[in-house]
Amino acid sequence: MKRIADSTVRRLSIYLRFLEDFEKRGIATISSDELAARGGTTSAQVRKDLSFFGSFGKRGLGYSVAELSARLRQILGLEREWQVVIIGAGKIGAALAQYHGFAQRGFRIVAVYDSDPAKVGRSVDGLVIRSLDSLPEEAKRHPPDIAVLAVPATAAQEVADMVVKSGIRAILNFAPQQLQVPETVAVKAVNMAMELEGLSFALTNG
Amino acid sequence: MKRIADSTVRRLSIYLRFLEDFEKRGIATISSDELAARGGTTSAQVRKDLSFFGSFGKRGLGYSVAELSARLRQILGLEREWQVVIIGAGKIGAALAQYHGFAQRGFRIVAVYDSDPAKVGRSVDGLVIRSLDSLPEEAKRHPPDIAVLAVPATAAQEVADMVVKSGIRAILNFAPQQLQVPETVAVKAVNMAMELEGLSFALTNG
DNA sequence: TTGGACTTGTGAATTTCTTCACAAGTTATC
DNA sequence: GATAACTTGTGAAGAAATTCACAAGTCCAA
Ligand SMILES: NC(=O)c1ccc[n+]([C@@H]2O[C@H](COP(=O)([O-])OP(=O)(O)OC[C@H]3O[C@@H](n4cnc5c(N)ncnc54)[C@H](O)[C@@H]3O)[C@@H](O)[C@H]2O)c1
Ligand SMILES: NC(=O)c1ccc[n+]([C@@H]2O[C@H](COP(=O)([O-])OP(=O)(O)OC[C@H]3O[C@@H](n4cnc5c(N)ncnc54)[C@H](O)[C@@H]3O)[C@@H](O)[C@H]2O)c1
Repeated sequence: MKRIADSTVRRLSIYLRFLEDFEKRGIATISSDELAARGGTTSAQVRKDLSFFGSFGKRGLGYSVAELSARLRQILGLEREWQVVIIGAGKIGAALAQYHGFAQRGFRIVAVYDSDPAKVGRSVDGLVIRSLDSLPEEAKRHPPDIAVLAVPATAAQEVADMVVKSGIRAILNFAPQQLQVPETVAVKAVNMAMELEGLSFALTNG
Repeated sequence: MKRIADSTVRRLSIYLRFLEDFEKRGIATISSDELAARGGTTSAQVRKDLSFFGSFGKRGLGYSVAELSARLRQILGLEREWQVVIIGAGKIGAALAQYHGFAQRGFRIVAVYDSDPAKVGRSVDGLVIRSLDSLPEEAKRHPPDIAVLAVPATAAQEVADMVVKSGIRAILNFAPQQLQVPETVAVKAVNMAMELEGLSFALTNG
């Protein structure tokens, strides 16, 4: 399959969110124009994005909301449940563990790890915090799909190395630290400081 | 000035992070090649990014770490302090309010707002939670530069409207909701669900 | 002062992403 | 069944971002 751009995948996510909203409101069909208006893009972009994966619409009519959202879920790999572990049970890690929005979308948080002995054994949202040392062993028995890194920047690379060694192939990194991983491992970063700096730039040069 | 791409600004942020690291370690100069290696890009990209703003390097030598980081801070608008308000004192809002990494980079959290009467009056990290109703009035006296939205998705648009009416011209949005704002207002979104979906896509089609 | 080893800055080439524009298909109405 | 009003899917055009490639500048050692 032709390589799909990151920007395309992000937009698919956005489209899916609207489609689910429409689904709830009982709307049966939607045009690329309507989808574009809400997603801040153009109808041509919507159609092009979808065209990479097939043709799902009806000319003259638009797209069936139910069908298109099912196809998008399929494309994005959201038909299955993903096993997620959170590493670092600090402020942000705990907030993530308590957030139920992820489970709703099929990302099930199965474990929380920390290296601090004072935290190990305590619970967050019904999950007992485990020692990070036990990750490699536990990952053998129940391989997680995604690791969320919520540790200090200074520890992020070594934790990432351990995660990779444990066989996990996707990382969501909250630490403001560029990670070096084999290219078989997918990494996404959530870098709030960088976003704020983007706003600072916009305010300064706007 | 020629319009600068978002992707360029993001990379400048990344470069700055490395430069500060080098500065701490007492390294005086750095080449575009070294900067690129750590940022996961190419030396040509680094030089092109910088060339939009001037020429800061010395041929044969590289860049002065101190000088380049000062220039980047200037370009990104990080020489001044930005006044930030957090709206929504829930799990994520509280984690952000307690995070001191932002202040270090010049983003000072000056107030936390919430609409829940049960939360108003309580404190997070030394800041008293205020009623959102008081925002427009208080913004008149001490205009904040940036509003961080950490409210439920259903409330995000109306809160954004209020923020815009209060004269705030930059928003960092944590709610999984596309915001409609005038184009004079800069918006960045931190959408963790979308990042997870990106990983799901990568794992499925990788 | 010459030569060799580096490194920047930048037009030009290339690649990637977005927008245009229109043939082709659908539905509704008379 | 003819016509009008829509809307998709997609090559082709256009715009934007990235990479190439090299002249020009710097440093150092002999
Ligand atoms: N809190 C925020 O709002 C926020 C915002 C932006 C970025 N971040 C980033 O997220 C990360 C976590 O931030 P936080 O505020 O939650 O910090 P925190 O100090 O509250 O939590 C960090 C946790 O990681 C654990 N830890 C440390 N080293 C570890 C290791 N080697 N292995 C496993 N666990 C380890 C600590 O015991 C602690 O529980 C940091 O990199 C921070 O820069 C946080
Ligand atoms: N917690 C997470 O890890 C996480 C992760 C991803 C996204 N998010 C998003 O961040 C947002 C906040 O999540 P949370 O987990 O902190 O939720 P939360 O329920 O813990 O907090 C939401 C807060 O917003 C306040 N609020 C509600 N309506 C308001 C309004 N109109 N004006 C002002 N304040 C209002 C509530 O009183 C509450 O204090 C949500 O949109 C959520 O989807 C959270």
